[in-house]
Amino acid sequence: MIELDLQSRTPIYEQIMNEIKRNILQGSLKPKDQIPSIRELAQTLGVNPNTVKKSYTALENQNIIQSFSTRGTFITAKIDHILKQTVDDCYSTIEREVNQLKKLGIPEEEIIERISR
Amino acid sequence: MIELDLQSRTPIYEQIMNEIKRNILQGSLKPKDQIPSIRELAQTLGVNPNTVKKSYTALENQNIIQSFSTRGTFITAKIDHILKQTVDDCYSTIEREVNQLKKLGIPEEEIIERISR
Amino acid sequence: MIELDLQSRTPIYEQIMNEIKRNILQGSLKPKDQIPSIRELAQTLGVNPNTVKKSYTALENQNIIQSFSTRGTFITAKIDHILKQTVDDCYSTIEREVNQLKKLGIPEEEIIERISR
Amino acid sequence: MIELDLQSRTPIYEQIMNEIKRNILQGSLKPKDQIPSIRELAQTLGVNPNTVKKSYTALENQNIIQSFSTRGTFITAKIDHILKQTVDDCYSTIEREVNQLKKLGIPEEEIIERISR
DNA sequence: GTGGTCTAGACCACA
DNA sequence: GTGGTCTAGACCACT
Repeated sequence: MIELDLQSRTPIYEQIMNEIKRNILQGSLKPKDQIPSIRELAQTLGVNPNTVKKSYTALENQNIIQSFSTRGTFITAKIDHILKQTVDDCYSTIEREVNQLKKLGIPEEEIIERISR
Repeated sequence: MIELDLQSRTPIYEQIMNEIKRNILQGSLKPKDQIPSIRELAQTLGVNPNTVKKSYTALENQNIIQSFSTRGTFITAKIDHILKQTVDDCYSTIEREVNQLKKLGIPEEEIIERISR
Repeated sequence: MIELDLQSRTPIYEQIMNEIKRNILQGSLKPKDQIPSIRELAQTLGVNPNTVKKSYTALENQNIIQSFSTRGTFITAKIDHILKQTVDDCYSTIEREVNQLKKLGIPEEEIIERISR
Repeated sequence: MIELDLQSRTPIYEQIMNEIKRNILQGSLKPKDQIPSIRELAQTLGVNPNTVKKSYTALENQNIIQSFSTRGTFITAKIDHILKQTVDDCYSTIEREVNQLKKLGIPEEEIIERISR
């Protein structure tokens, strides 16, 4: 469910965070669901446990997951909590790129039309 | 002609590359034009000559400029060459984001409609 | 595995590139193999890490190796890829020289015959 | 009659020397022929007069041309003088490349055959 | 003056 | 520890 791009400039721990958010948003992870332990996920991904730990800690700070020392780690956030933020991020990225295309002289209709495909 | 944001996460040498490409796209630099010498640009921008050199080397690898020892550095790329590169980059970023929005369950029409605004 | 000639006119970083290619061609380095870290190789060869870095960057641009931050650098190219490159280089050098010999009025048969020896 | 490759790693003054030798070898320059003045050739080639001067001085040291301050510069060398040296150079380059091809496992017949084309 | 190469040494984020 | 970036400063050949 989690795919990493080890070449990307985005740090792995951030990619893990994004992937978990994505899973929540797509409904494959729901509130109260348990997510893999740090060690387990680290092994699955072929990644250092410290990296996974960093992701989990950051997600916990964002109130998206919650760890209970003995029982494991669980999703807390509802989709809505994350959805708006993520969607807005997407739109603002798109807006930035569209603006650049406009600056390059490409007419708005052409942009819209190509995106539609 | 070249503006840097030393705070940005984008490496300085990449910003220089982008700024030179931008100048070409805007027509202020044309094929066969000479661009500032490494040392001169370094001094203008207040950065180390090695940093400028790195930009020039990378641009040369992209067939955008060409350096001649003891003679200087010149633009080779036509606007079209870079325009295509840049436009394609924009579209592929947009495509990526649009796909993510779709995955999040947002209907295509809604995406298109919001971009249109 | 890597030998340098510090007297040669060929820049050190290019010699390093050639030596790594040679190792791949000879089979002592294979795809997915990890090559020494920048610092390690620099120390082994008694050169500056920046010099090794330059080699690695150039090899990466040629799709021969691939660097992963914090993980190391790995071979990507198959022998065929480099073999073709190298062989083509050889033939084009030979072609150039043969053409010059022809221009000098030496008959083709004589050239071929002398090469055959 | 003189063609330069401003991108080549071979210094321009050396290229000029080689081109003049080539002209002699091909018969387009003969002993006692006058060659262009430094300034004239420099202008023709779009090159700094000092560069041409460097070539002429070196050629004079090799007894290939001779300058008379007021009258101009003339060819002195007979073809034979240069021919052997040049041809030998060509052959030794070819030999080096052929040897490398052999090392890469390419059978001698294949090399010969491809060169013949 | 130009670009090309190299060294020494530093800082960074990431793992 | 890794690679990535950057600075400072040096030397070189060539023009």
